Amino acid sequence: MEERNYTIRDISRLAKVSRGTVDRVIHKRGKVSPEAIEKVTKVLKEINYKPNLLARSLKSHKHNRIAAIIPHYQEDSYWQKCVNGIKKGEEEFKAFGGTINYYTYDKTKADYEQAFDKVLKDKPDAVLVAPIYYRESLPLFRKLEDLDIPYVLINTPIENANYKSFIGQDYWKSGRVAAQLMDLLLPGKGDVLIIHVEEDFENSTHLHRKEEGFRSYFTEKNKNRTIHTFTLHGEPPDFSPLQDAIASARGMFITTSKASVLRRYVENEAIRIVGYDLTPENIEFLKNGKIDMLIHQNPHQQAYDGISFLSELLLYKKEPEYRKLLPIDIVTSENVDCYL
Amino acid sequence: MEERNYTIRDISRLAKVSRGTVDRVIHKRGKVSPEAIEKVTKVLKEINYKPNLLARSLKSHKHNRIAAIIPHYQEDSYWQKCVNGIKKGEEEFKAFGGTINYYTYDKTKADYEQAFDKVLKDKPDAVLVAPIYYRESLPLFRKLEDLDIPYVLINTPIENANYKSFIGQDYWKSGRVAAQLMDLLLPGKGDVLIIHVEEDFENSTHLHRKEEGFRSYFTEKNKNRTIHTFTLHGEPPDFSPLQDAIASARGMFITTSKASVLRRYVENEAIRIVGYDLTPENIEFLKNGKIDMLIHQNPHQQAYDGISFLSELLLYKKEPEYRKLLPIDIVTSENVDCYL
DNA sequence: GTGAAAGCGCTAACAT
DNA sequence: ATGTTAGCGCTTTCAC
Repeated sequence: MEERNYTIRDISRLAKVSRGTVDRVIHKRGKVSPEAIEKVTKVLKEINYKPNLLARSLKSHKHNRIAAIIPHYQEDSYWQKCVNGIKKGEEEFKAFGGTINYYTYDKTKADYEQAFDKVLKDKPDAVLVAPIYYRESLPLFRKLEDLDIPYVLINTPIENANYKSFIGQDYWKSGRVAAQLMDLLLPGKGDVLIIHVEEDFENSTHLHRKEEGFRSYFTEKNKNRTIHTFTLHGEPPDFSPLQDAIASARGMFITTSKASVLRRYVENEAIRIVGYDLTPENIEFLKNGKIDMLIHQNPHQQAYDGISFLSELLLYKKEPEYRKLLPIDIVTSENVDCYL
Repeated sequence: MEERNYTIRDISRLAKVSRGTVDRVIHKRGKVSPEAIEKVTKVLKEINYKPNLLARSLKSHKHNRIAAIIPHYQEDSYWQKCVNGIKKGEEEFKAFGGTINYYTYDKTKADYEQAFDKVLKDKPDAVLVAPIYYRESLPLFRKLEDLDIPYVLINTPIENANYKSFIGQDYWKSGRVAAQLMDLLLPGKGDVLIIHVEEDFENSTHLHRKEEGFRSYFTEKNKNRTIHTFTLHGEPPDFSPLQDAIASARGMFITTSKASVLRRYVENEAIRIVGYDLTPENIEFLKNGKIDMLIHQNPHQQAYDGISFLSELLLYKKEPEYRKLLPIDIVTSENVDCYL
C-alpha cells in the first residue's frame, strides 16, 4: 500500500544513469546511447512511473494564453451559457497563471474570418473555437496548424480538420431521440413538421443530421407518419411557407433554439412541440406546458470541457480525448431546474 | 494584457521585507510586527496577488491519502460504476502524488461500521463515503470530525452532518419526473404501483422521498389515478404481496434499480415500467422495449466529483460546493448509449 | 520579529 | 553521450 511515487532521481539511481539522461529518454530528446535507453525504459516500466505533473508545469511556467472564438453572446442565451462555461474554466486556469482572450463574431462569415485573423495575429498558445460556418473554417484551421497552435472545437464538428478534440453532441442521435419523444407525445397517428430556422441552411450540416436522425426513427420503426420539412428565414422568421401545412399538423420538431418563436406563431394550443436548448423563453413555455420537451445541448459543459482540455494540454501536456460526445439530455417541465 | 503573475519575491521587494515575512503574513502565522503586516497587506491588495497553486502544492508535498468507503461492488453494477468514477479521479490524483484506499462493506450495518473503524484507524487525509445507512452514520461522522478529517458524501445525504460536500440527486424531484413520465406513458387513466425493493425500507429516507415526489405530481395536477405502494423483501424478492394488485395495474414505478427483476416477474407485456439506474439488465430491457424509461443517478459522476473535490481540497485548499445536485437524466432506448 | 537558505520534482542549459 | 546544476514559486526551518 505504501506506494510512494517514484521520482526522476529514483529512476536515475535504479537505472544507474544521471537524471538528465532519464529526462532525455522520457522526452525522447535524443543524444542517448541505446543501452541507456534500454536501462531506463526497463525501470520506467517496472515501476510504472507517473511524472509529477505539478512539478513539471511549475518548471515550464510560461504565461499561457488561450483564445476563445465564439459568436456574439450579449443577446443570445445559448452563447451566453457557453461563455459562462468558459468563465468557469478561466477561474481555474488563472490560478495556474493563464489568461483567456475572447474574440466574438457577429453571425456573418466575414466577421468570423476577421475574428480569426485577429487571433492569428495575437498568436495565442491554444484556441477554443465554436465554428458555426463549415466551409469557411477549414482554411482558417490550416493556418493554426501552420503555426502549431493546438485548437479544440465545440458545438460544431468540422470534418478533415486536425483539431485536438471535438466536444459536442451526436446530432443524428439527438434527432432520433426527438422522434421517439414525438412518437410518445402523439400516440397513434398525427402529422409532424420538421422546422429549421436558419439563414444558411445549406451550410449547416448539423441540422441536416438532426433531420436524418428524426426521420430514420420512424422509418426504422415502420411508423407511417406524414413528415414535412420546412426551412424558415428572416428575423423574425417569415412563417408563410408553413401556412398550409400547419392546419393538419399535430406536432412540430424545431431543430434550432427557436421553439418558443414557433409556439407563439401557431394558434393551435394542442400541437405538440419538441425543440432544442434552454433559452429563457423556451423554459417558460416548457414550464407552463406550451412546449412539451426540449433537448439540452449543454453549451456550458462543452465550453468548460474545452477550456479544461486546453489548460491540461498546455500545463501538463496531457492529450485530450479526440471526441467527447455529451449526453443527449431530455428536458421536461419537471427536471428542467436541475439543468440550469 | 501583460498581466504577469506576481510572486512572493515580487511582493517582498515591493514591501521591502523578506520572503519569509510575506509568507507569514499571508498565512497569518504570527511573529510579525504590525508595521510589516501593514506594508505587506497593502502591497497584496494593490497587486491582487494570486498565489501559484502549482508551486504551493509542490512544496507541501505530503503523500495525500483518500479513503473511499462504499458498498461491495463486485456483483453490483451500480456500485461498480461508482468505483469507475473513483478510479478516474484516482488517475488524476495519483499524478499529483496521492493515493486512494478502498474500504468496501457488505450491505449490513455491522460491516459498514467495521469498515469505518478501519478507516478511522488508518487516519487518511480525507474520506469519500457512500453512507447507505442513515441512523448509523452520524456517530461515525462525528469521529471523523473529532480527528479533523474532511469528508464528502455521495449518493445518500445525511442530515446534521458536517460534511464538506454532498453530491447526489434530489430524490423528491426524481420521483416527480418519474410521475410525469408515467403519466405520459399512460394517457388518460390506468392504475399505477409504486414498488420499493429494499430490506431496510424504514431506514431508507431516499426511497420515501421518491414516493412522495411521485405522488405529489398526481395530486398537484389533479389527475386521479389509483396509486398503490408495495415494499418487497428478500433475494430474490418475495412477490406475493403484489399478486392481487398486479392484474389491474397498468404501470409500475420501481424506486430501486430492480426494474428488470419486476419486469421478469410480471407477465403482462403491456405494463409500463419506469425505474432507476442503468444496470446491464435494465439497459437490455430498455433497448428491447420491455422497460420504458429509466432515471439515471449517475454514480460515476458522483464519485468522480467527490474525488475531485477532495483532491482540490487537499492539494490547493479549495473549498468545494456544499451541495452538488446532479441532473435527473431521463433515459430511453434512444439516448441510453450516450450515458454509458 | 526577521531574513537566509534549503528543497519539493522536473527541465534545460551547460559542462565534461 | 552523459552528468551536473540552476531554478520554477512556495513553504519551512534555522540562525540571528
